[in-house]
Amino acid sequence: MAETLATSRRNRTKEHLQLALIDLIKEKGFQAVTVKDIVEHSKYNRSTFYIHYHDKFYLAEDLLNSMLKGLEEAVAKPYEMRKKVDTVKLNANSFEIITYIYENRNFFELINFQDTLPELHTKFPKTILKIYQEKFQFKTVNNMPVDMDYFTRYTAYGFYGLLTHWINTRFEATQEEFIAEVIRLARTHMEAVKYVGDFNTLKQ
Amino acid sequence: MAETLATSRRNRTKEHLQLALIDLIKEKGFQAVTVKDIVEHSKYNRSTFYIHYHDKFYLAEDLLNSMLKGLEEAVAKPYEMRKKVDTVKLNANSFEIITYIYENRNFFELINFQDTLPELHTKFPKTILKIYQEKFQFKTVNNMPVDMDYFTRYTAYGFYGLLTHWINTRFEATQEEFIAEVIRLARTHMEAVKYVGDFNTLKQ
DNA sequence: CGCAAATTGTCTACTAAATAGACACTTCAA
DNA sequence: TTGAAGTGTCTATTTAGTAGACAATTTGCG
Repeated sequence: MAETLATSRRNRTKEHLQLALIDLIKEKGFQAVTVKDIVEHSKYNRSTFYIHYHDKFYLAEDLLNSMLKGLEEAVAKPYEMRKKVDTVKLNANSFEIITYIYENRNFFELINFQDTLPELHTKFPKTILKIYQEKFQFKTVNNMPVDMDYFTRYTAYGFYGLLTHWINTRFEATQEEFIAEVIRLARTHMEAVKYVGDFNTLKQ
Repeated sequence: MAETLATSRRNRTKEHLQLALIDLIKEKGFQAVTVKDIVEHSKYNRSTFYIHYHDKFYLAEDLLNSMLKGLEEAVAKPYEMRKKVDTVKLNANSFEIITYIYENRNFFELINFQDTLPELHTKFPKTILKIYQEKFQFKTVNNMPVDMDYFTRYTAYGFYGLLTHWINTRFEATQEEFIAEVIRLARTHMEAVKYVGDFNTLKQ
């Protein structure tokens, strides 16, 4: 599983091409970026580009996939999101996603742009959802008044909304502030769900 | 004068090593950065480092020199700073320095740090002064009440003060706002000098 | 303090990544 | 409509980057 010498050298070059693409999208939009631009910006030979990628779309795909893969991997182990508010296992450590996005903000800022990486605007939220579904385990309880699948989707896209806002405001809030805000919203949400559940139980 | 293929390829590698150094200084301070850190961060072999630089100090020197050289070159042709306020040739186009610094803010942010690039804190202001002395021609007039050499130094370091503040506030003001502010201050300064000159002339 | 671990600087031999350049083809303004 | 710019593919060449070993230093832990 150890990265061979060969691939590490190749990967380095690929990364530089990817970085060039990011810069150029911000500068002139994905549409207008040419392979020539990319190699001039990254100071490689045009031939070198074609050794690694068939065209700019393959480069774009590789870039997007590796960033979203990184995002998933940043959240290694599953967390428990218990229903009971006072024992909720939500804390700053639960948000490696946020740290990852912040550390790679040069990339994630691309969502600010219209003419940007193909599929970024669809695959990014889908990945957030996937993470929520696979890594966050919301504990169901007997009087849970909502469908768990819907609950997860709702929560994930809510979080996505907060994320895009954070990115769009150029990370005005610090990581800590943002995490605190997210936790506060999630807690409130769960609390509300719990109350509704209890209320329904009472009615019966 | 055309850059040979060989040197362009070498320069690319050198640039990547320099970028790694910048990141690492921000992360742990220049002092603590090792050659090993640099090559791990930039994903080169340690041997490769020594092909290009003798040690981290030579790398640091090369980085600093090339950035300051770039700064000087960004201000190609000399501008005239006429004395008469109403015809002063100061405008947004006169400030390629500012554009250059903004475009290379990743580097210039290093002045925020204590344990940073050796000589940065002395050579940067000296370069600003050099630019003022060589590229900006302040027209003397008969009743000029101040020594031109002192005037230039004063003006240059005044500008340096504004620059460091702009950098330290993480480029809070936009380029345009900052340039406008600098022009406003320079105009006021010159106006004051002119009034003092006129006043002295009257007294005689 | 005193030793082990980590880092440094220098070298050598190897190889594969990057290069130049040529080709036919497509795109797109002027 | 034409020519300038970009594309994708290929081949032969070079050289930048690599691994690994070495002795010398430096670091920092117990």
